[in-house]
Amino acid sequence: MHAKLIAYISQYVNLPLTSEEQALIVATFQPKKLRKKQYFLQEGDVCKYAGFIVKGAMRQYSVDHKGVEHIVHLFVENYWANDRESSTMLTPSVYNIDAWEDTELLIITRAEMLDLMDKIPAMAQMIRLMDERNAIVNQRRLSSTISNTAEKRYEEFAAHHQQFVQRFPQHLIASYLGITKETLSRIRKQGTK
Amino acid sequence: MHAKLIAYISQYVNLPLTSEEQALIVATFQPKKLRKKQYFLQEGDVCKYAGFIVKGAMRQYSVDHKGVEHIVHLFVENYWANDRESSTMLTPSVYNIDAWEDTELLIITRAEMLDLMDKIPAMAQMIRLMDERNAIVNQRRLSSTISNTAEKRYEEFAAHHQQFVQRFPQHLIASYLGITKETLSRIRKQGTK
DNA sequence: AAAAACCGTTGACATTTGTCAACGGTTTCT
DNA sequence: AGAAACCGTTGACAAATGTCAACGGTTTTT
Repeated sequence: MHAKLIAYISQYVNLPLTSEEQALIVATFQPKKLRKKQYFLQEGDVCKYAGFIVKGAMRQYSVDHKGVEHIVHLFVENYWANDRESSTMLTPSVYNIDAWEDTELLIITRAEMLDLMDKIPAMAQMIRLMDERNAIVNQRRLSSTISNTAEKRYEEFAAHHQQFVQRFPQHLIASYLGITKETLSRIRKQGTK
Repeated sequence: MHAKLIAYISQYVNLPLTSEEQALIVATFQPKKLRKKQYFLQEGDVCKYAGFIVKGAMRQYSVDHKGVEHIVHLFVENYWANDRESSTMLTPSVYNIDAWEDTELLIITRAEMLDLMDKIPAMAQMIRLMDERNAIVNQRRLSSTISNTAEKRYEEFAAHHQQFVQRFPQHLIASYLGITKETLSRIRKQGTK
């Protein structure tokens, strides 16, 4: 089960992992299974774990005062589920994270992660690279959200996130894009003409 | 001129800077002055420098196919102007960064920064903390953009970024929020009633 | 001092997007 | 097998936001 994580790290970094390092990683990350709809993080709780998704699909969302869900992230295999603000500031999260499909995770606390980064150079490097890539992706998404129409945003999203379109229902994609499911349905209808 | 940068770093980090480290920082960061409207980065160029703003105000924006500018970031004193995607991937930037007021910067290349992070632990720590804080801020902004109406977004923005509201004209604030200047004007009018 | 550029506002109108209700076809649960 | 929940679509209408043109008051440039 940890093989996918090892592969993920190795592919991210040019430094190879020694077998001691691999053993330490295996010992630190705890396997966890979530059934569909089960919470990984619930609004109001502090996010204690980051989870590497070995198999499955998850979503992160807030719920507004009307009870409407707003999807802020979608995750599939090889993604990390985590509320950074909550886990680094130790504040109650405003988000929920739950399993959209039955999901297998490898979880780790922040303290454990800091420890691993200390002991395993490749891990520290991976985190740095991940953060960097993440910052770039967020910048692009933000830029697209304020600059483009809903239609253009969907086109871009579909082009770059084919697997999400196939894997999550449309109303989640719509919410992720900041529009309603009805609007997305109409956009798609137009687009095919 | 470098005093503000030293103070900025010290305030960010608990490790104090030795005088050798301070000297190295002073020797590495180059002062640069920009007149109002002058470019710091132009679309199509690779972003070679990150700039710490000692005095002044800047903006980062893209220009769409109709020639409309979309503000993605506003900067004032103690902010860093930089296109991360371009400077880390060495790709041509899709953004422009220019001075909104006459501005004094301390600039540094990516290579120099990596070198400083290597030699000065406090610098490495500061960058890590900055990245972390940055990721959180971006997450919040994204979340607000997809979840809230324009009115709510403006209220939140005004509450948390008073100095921007005072310093930049409304049409830039509007663009930053992803709306037109006319819409912002009407929102503000309503809000005061 | 004159001209030009910039800025915020307003009105009239067009476009986009949201809301609400209903439907039929799934899939899931019992 | 039957009931319930889920999902995407559609229509009618409402609300939010954009577009375009114009204005007067600034500030900046010449």
